Amino acid sequence: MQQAGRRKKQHTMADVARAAGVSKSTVSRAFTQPEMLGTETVERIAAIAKTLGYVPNHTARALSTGRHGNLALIVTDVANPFFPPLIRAAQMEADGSDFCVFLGNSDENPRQEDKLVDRFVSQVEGLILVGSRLGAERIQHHAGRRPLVLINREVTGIPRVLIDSTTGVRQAIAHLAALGHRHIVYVSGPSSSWANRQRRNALRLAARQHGIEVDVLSARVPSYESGRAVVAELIESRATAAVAFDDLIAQGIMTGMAERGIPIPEAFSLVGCDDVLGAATYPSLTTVSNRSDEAGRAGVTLLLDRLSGRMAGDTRVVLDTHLVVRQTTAAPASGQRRQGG
Amino acid sequence: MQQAGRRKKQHTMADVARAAGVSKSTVSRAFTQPEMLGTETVERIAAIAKTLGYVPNHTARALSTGRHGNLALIVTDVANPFFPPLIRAAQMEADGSDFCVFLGNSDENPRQEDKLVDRFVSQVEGLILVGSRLGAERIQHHAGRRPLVLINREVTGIPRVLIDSTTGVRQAIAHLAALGHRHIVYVSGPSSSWANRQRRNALRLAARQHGIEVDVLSARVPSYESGRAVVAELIESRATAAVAFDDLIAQGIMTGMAERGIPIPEAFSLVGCDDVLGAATYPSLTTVSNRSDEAGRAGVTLLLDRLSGRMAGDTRVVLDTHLVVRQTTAAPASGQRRQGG
DNA sequence: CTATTCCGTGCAACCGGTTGCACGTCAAGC
DNA sequence: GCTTGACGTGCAACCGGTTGCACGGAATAG
Repeated sequence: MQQAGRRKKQHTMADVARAAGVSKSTVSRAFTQPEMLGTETVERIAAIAKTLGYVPNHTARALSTGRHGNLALIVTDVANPFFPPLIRAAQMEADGSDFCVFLGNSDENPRQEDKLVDRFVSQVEGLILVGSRLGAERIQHHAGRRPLVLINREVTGIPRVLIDSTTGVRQAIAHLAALGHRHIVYVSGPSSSWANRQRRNALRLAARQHGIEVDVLSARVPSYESGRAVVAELIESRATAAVAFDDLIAQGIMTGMAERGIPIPEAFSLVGCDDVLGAATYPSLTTVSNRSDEAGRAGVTLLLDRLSGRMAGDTRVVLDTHLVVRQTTAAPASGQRRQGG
Repeated sequence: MQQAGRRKKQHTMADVARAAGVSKSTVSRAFTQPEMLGTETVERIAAIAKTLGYVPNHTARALSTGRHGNLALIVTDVANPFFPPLIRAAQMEADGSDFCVFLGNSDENPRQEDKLVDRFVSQVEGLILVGSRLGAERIQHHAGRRPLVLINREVTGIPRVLIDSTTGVRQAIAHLAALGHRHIVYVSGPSSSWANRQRRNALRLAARQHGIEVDVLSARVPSYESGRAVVAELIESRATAAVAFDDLIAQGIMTGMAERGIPIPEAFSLVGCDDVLGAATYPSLTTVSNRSDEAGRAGVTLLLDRLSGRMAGDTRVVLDTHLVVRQTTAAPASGQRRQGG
């Protein structure tokens, strides 16, 4: 019946108990509440467990305590460079509290996301949803089953971590204004994205305050290709600078400009968002930091606090952002701009 | 706080059984072996379970069957762009078989990797180690506890998936040779990396066959910065082209060259490895594909096959690679000056 | 019409820990 | 010397499913 037989012979608590001449309970307590037992008993059991190579069974423990020491992290797209730092930070933070993390990739698909939650929910103590595409009522529902934390998604009553691009975008506009730009373009990302709405609004507001004219162009999806595709329109707009929804789009724009012989930043200034490329473009990209790693860390902390009952109610952590000035912004060419050939 | 209070009230099999007027066993079988029950019984139970919002408890099931439906994926660095596609593919492949994946990030640290394995091992059916930094004996040891699959790591007797850069590197050399290069540099990655050794050796061999002289420079770590840092030496070498251990290094080199006003590919040709940047550099990078997504998929498949007893012994899956020619390679400048048309 | 299968279902014993409660012992308190 | 309490340990009932086996009734065979 059981194949590959010899591998499975893990020792159980009963084995240790027998070998030590005590009961299961004592062995159990030797591991979980040693202060409750006689010192030498604990030591003896520990020694025997070690020789036997006994390791407590996580699953059994989880079943009786309801505490798995696991949490689920569900993201929309692992391959989007925004996420890896977040995932990494979350994983390490969890690890520091002896938690294991389940990773789910919803592929931007709400149904898939729902399915993942269902699959995970019974083996984790809590969930973190990053940029969830789920409707508010589904999120509420899931939150009713397990402690739930959101990152970059706003649902009242659910603890959440928000990366506030507003501050960074405002700085970007101030920066462009100071350089002398009067007409810029916002290259927008997915309309269903909370971050996109936030950035667009912040940008419009700040631009108005600085007396800068704003056009909005839409890159259908946040990718290098769509950034490159939007360049023609960008040039047509006769703006002198652009702020892109994210760095990927910005990178595409850089290529598109380079292909047309339009030098950045001399003839056109460009600001990205998210700072996922580090300085790894040439010229290096001026961008708004995203602090996604901190968001990941904060998400885990929030969840863990929640689990230990240290925190209740409607927590809302906001991480502000700031502009990282690198080399893609400069004063606009005086009066005229080059025509693409 | 009604919501918080009611949270743990997950329905159990007993609830469903009571509501349906049957026994637990019947409910259990309705989910796991429906063909054993009357059709209308199954339907009725399914309907009731649905209204109640019942979801089987994964942990309890795992305890009695010994089958958790989980697997662990341990990588050295989530943030390295090589991994996300692999992780994504693995996750989706696992998902197709109703498996959940634990993600571990060892941060290039063998001790951390060991620790992760220990933490995961009792709650997964099998493990996948990608580019493991563990010694062979540790790997053997872990493989003795649970089915284990390696990706890009060679340990005899352990099933493994290897991305064979040899084919792609050979094509790269042939390509450079055809363009007329006679002296190139290999910019090496981490010396403990299996992939690095493989690439270096393949390159040397192929170069010899084409009568090309090879220097080796070392970028300490595979990153943009270390690529940029190696440029000075690169120029000093007076080689006309370079093959970098990975795309990140190559990207750094591009920047370093650009900063010195050396145009690529006119004055210097460059080939990356891994194809993690897509075409997202300017000029777009000629590189050796890595197929990391396929490796992830293959790893999961291998493990799952293993678990179902469909496969035994010393499996070794090799994925070959190929050169993707883009825009960073051209004929070397003749003498000191560029050659027109 | 009785004997024999077969089928659908229930019973109860697991899986491997945890934990409330009870019990026995030994020492301090009166 | 007897009571009391603290302390160390064992008993047994969970946690929420799975599964071998038994059982009753209907269908089929004789």
